[in-house]
Amino acid sequence: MDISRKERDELRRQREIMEAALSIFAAQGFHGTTMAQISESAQYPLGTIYKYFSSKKQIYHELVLERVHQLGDILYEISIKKDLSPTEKLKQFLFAKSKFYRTNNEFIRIYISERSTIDSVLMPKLNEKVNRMNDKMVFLFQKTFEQGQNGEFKSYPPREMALLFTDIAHSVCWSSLFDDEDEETHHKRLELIFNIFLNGVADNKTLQEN
Amino acid sequence: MDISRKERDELRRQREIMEAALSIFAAQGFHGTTMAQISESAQYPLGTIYKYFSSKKQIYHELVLERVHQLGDILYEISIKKDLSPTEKLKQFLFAKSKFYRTNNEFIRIYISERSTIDSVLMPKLNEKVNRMNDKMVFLFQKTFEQGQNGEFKSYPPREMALLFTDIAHSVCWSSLFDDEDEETHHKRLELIFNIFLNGVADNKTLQEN
Amino acid sequence: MDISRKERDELRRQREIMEAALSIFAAQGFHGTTMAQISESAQYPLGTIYKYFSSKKQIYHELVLERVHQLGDILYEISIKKDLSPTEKLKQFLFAKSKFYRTNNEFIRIYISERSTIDSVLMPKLNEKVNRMNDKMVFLFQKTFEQGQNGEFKSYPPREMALLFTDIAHSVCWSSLFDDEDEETHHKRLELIFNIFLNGVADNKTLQEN
Amino acid sequence: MDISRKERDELRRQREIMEAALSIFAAQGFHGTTMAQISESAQYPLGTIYKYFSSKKQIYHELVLERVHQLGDILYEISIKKDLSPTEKLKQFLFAKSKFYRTNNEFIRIYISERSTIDSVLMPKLNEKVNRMNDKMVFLFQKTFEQGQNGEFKSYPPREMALLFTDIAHSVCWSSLFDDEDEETHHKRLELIFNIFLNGVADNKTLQEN
DNA sequence: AATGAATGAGAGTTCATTCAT
DNA sequence: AATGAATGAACTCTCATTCAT
Repeated sequence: MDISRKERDELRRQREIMEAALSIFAAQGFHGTTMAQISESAQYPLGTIYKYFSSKKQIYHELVLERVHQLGDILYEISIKKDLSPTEKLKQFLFAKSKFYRTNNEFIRIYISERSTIDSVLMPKLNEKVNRMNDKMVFLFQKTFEQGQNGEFKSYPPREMALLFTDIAHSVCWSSLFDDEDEETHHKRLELIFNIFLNGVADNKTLQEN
Repeated sequence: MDISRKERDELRRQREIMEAALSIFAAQGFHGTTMAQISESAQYPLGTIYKYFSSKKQIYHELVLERVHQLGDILYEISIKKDLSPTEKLKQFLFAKSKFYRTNNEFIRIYISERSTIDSVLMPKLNEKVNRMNDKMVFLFQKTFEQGQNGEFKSYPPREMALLFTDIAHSVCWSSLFDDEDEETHHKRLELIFNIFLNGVADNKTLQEN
Repeated sequence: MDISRKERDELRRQREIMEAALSIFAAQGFHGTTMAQISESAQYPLGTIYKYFSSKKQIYHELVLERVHQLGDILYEISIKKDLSPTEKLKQFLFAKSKFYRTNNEFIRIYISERSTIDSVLMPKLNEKVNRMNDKMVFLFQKTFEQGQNGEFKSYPPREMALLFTDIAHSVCWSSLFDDEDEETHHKRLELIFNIFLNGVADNKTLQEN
Repeated sequence: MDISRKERDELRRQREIMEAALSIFAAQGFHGTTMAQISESAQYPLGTIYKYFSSKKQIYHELVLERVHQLGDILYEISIKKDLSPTEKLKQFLFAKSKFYRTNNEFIRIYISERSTIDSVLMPKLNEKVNRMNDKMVFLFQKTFEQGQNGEFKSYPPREMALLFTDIAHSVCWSSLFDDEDEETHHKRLELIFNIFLNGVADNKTLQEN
């Protein structure tokens, strides 16, 4: 299939360019990165890069969307596993997110760091898409909390729990990018955080009303 | 004292320049902001600005440090209140941080958004200082958890609880900048989050082993 | 004859490419037009276009020459009509030129507008050819004035009258491209201009010496 | 007066830049001219040029408007001379325009050559301004024809005569830029053209009805 | 023979910082 | 001391033409 090969080639090149761009974005930030650097690092001439991407912004745009969708897919796969209790699902969400962050270390760094400025000022459309994707992920969590509403979880509003879970998961995964913890230590840390999230910091013996 | 007046004047000018810069940074990002715009908005000649700040980066630098110290002071004041239980302190930490975020909305937005790139790539020194300040704040929390270790809080490692608390507080306060919640709704939300943090999401009746 | 068909095909393709180019040149100017646009509009692959024309400039070159020759032929046909008086010939020249301008509206616009720069700077050879063709047309007019020298026309130098007639004809035809006159109004205008050219603006009763 | 000197300096620089640009525009056309060339030729750094003109287009814009206004002023001065008959005014219009074209040879070349494309596609606003100025000049001529309506000129519509006069004047002046006529020959030619315009080419003895 | 992806020099423009006044 | 005009390196992006397939 000739067409198929051509398309495969195109995709491969796009990938290569995006990977090259990612490294430089991560090291120097969006504004600190020049198209010439991307061109050199990707080993593709400048003009060629503009065949695949209409602008520097667009490379960034694609980069972000691709990964965000990847993460979304991973979380979705967990959410539809039949044999997991809601609590177990939550735990898997957390570990999966952490793994994704650690695997895509470079991406996460640039993504988080440039997010608000770039997204809202330079790339409002990307911002919107990412927000939509985020909402979807929060929704997966929310559904999970709803599933566990009778018995497993307290009756806090599921949406609030989902938002908090999102934030906690993000924070923990994010900060792990800057520690040099080995895998095992990191896992223990995740377990701990998850337990705190489940049980709270308050001592059970005291009735916490606050 | 003539010198003192001169110094006061200098400080006032620095302040005015920083405030003007802040607004523009917040609206257009660090890279989207030109020194000429700052000069015009601050109503100070370009050359004068360079009398007070050695570069665009330095304005940003000072801006960040000042506010981070402000927040640090606020939290410190709470930490040394004699008549508060550890749990009450934590709650006040959370509410104070939220108030600070909402009051310094513009600053927080640019600070968060530009943080990793600018800090680590362009301004490693600033990054270090901020990290040190953050560590101090985490340490205040950690001390508070230690104070409540006998009776009030579970025996999770205080540092881990402090880090998690930091992240949760940040996340909740950050996301509130983008909602249009009125003050009351926001307060209720903070209370809820705080309760979840204390008590966990797991249903008490179930023995959570996980 | 196979070769003949091949040649006919080639000519047809050249024509199609030139027509497509013309439209875009007219709308966007020579420099504003890209070969890719011509390729797309002509529905011929880029490489194919370079089979028929060696450069963008050459397309323009051919385009101009072709039309200029067309106009030359038209005027020549009039000049050899046996049964027309010189004055009638002049009038037919004027009307024919006007019709040609209106029919080839797009061409005339780009031709005139880009003429001096492109011709003299970018395409000196084309410029020369066009000038030669123009000279031929002026010469047709000149001959006509010479034919009417005894009796019909004043004894002004025929060449001067021819040049003036050329300019007037051009100006009138050119400006009509930008009016929205209907055909009838336009014809009346041409008649009027022609009459002024014949009789002058000076009142006959006054002896005009000036 | 300090301000006045500053302003004079600014104007002088603008002038110098415009003159430098003019020469290069005339030699290489608008698109063939680079800002770097203008910068070098004007002996002003690139950044400085952008202090005075916001873009390459704007330099061109100013260049055209300035000269067009100059010509307008010259013609206006003639139109208000009290002691001239309409016919004499017309003649002075023609000679003044010719002198202006010859003095501003370079300008006229680029102006005419780039006019339609640049004006209508790239700089619609300039186009409009120039058209307005042209209309004003035509109007001066029209008024002059109206003044001579009783006795001096035939009763052709003054506006038509004005338009034709405009075109003839333009054509004659324009073509003189490419001849190497000396001043005297050129003057004679202008006289001749003017006479033809006044008296027509038709032989008086014949009653020209056409 | 026919194609259209690949190329890279070069365009216009910006802006942090300096320094002569 | 205070200023803001002057600077020019560096940026992103374009497109006529080529040539491997």
